[in-house]
Amino acid sequence: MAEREQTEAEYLASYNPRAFPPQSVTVDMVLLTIRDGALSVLLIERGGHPFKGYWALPGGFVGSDEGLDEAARRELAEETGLEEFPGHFEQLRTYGAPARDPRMRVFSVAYLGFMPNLPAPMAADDAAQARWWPIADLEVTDGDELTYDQLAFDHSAILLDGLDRARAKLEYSTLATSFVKSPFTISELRRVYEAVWGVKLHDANFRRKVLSTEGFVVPTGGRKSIGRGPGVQLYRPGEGKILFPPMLRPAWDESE
Amino acid sequence: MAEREQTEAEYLASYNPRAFPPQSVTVDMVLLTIRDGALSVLLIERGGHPFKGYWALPGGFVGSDEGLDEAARRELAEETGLEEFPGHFEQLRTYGAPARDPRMRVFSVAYLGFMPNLPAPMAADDAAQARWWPIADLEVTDGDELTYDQLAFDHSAILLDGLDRARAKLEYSTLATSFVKSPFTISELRRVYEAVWGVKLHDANFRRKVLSTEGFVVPTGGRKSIGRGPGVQLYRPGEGKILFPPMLRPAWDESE
DNA sequence: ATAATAGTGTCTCTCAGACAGTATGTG
DNA sequence: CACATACTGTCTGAGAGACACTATTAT
Repeated sequence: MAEREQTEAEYLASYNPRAFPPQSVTVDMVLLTIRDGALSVLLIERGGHPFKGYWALPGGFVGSDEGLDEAARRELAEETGLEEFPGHFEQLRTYGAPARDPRMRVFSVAYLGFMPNLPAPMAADDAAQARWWPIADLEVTDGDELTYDQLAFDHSAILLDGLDRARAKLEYSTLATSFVKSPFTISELRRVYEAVWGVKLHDANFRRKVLSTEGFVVPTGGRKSIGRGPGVQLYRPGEGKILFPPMLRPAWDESE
Repeated sequence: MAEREQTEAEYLASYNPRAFPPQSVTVDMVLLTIRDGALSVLLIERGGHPFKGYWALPGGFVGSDEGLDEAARRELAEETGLEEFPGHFEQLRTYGAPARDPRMRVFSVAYLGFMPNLPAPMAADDAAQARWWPIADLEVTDGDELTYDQLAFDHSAILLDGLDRARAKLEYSTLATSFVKSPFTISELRRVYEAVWGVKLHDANFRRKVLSTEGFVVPTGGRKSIGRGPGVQLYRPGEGKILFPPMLRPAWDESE
């Protein structure tokens, strides 16, 4: 007897998605800001299993009718307590080693976010506490401080990838402005670069570079009085997104 | 009666992964090469539902005990028919719009690969045919040619993201060498840039840039005779991975 | 010889690094 | 006043764009 070829509708009706082993997808955030001149990452202390008591990147499962960016935006709103996320975020990369989560096969789509240092609620949604950790403190290996390898899951690797991406992004984009509240001074913007890159930049040359790059910053006309020195010219972010020629990072440590 | 706190082992034993709606993860490849001077992408014609008869990026489901890079490497081996993939590949980004696959919730982790133009078997593993499509042919919107919007799923968006990434990568990395068979001439390397960027480069300045960048190319000492012109010096890829200062792309079309 | 491509040399302009120096406020 | 920070100006050297020119070989 002749078999009629199956239509797409028939194929879909007979398709059984439960035939595959269960897998799940989460969104995890590397959320960076600058507090007291130090580049810092938001971590939460896990209140439940697995990795109970460990510090981890904030994140959660992707809802069944939710896109990835949408899930990231929801996580950001929950973590910062703000409806609209006041900064920049972008997808970082996806992690899917078979045993990275002991519960089941879980793929994590990591996102990278930059935001200014807001005195915001920063309410953790569940019982776990949330706090900003200076990156420099995570790099010490002695003492009883938190270090990279004490993070839950593979979050230390995700954090390191996020830091690499953030450092590279400042070179060829204007995203440094998303680390500061607007309006800001040129020196505040310079301190963003210094905090993220961990270097000292030459004040005069930095100023010339920023002001000569069209679309990077726009003067607001306002001035701000600060101790020790004259009033300071204020700026807001410009329309430009890419920085060309790029800002050059001194002491080239791209060795790894 | 006092409830004892649950241990992680107990938690995992009681964890039911089937409590969540089924989701799945695939790996899709944007595999690029240069054929007859034209940047080209490998596409397969789908032999089964869904999107039967449409052209699509090669890819497949991630095995339950398989990492993401591992799955990409397996796909590359299947598509090229070569055990070891002769080029470069890296993760591009992940796509997870809720309705991007009509069967179920499928997340696609896209990879980007560069390889030289090999007269390799290129055996499609299943019944579908596989072939290289010149990118320029996909950009025409009139006629009955294949165009971007005739690709299956959201593969046109993935392809466009891959092209963007490839074009950017050539600026600040030495990865152009993974598009050519070694040994190669400086002019062959220049034609890689010209094909990927779609521009003409100035021969003398390109040569100076490549040869003055330490670690980009290494002379093999060999020469190659070619019609119309003198013998040509041959090179192989150097150890350097990043290109600093970057190769500058003329006619800045990064507007989008 | 002619055409075509490989390869060298040089001028100019842009821009980053370095540094001197001025202005203006606070202790 | 001393000092710290904001801001301006200038010199220099590296490197990219443009172009002229030579070398070599197939037709």
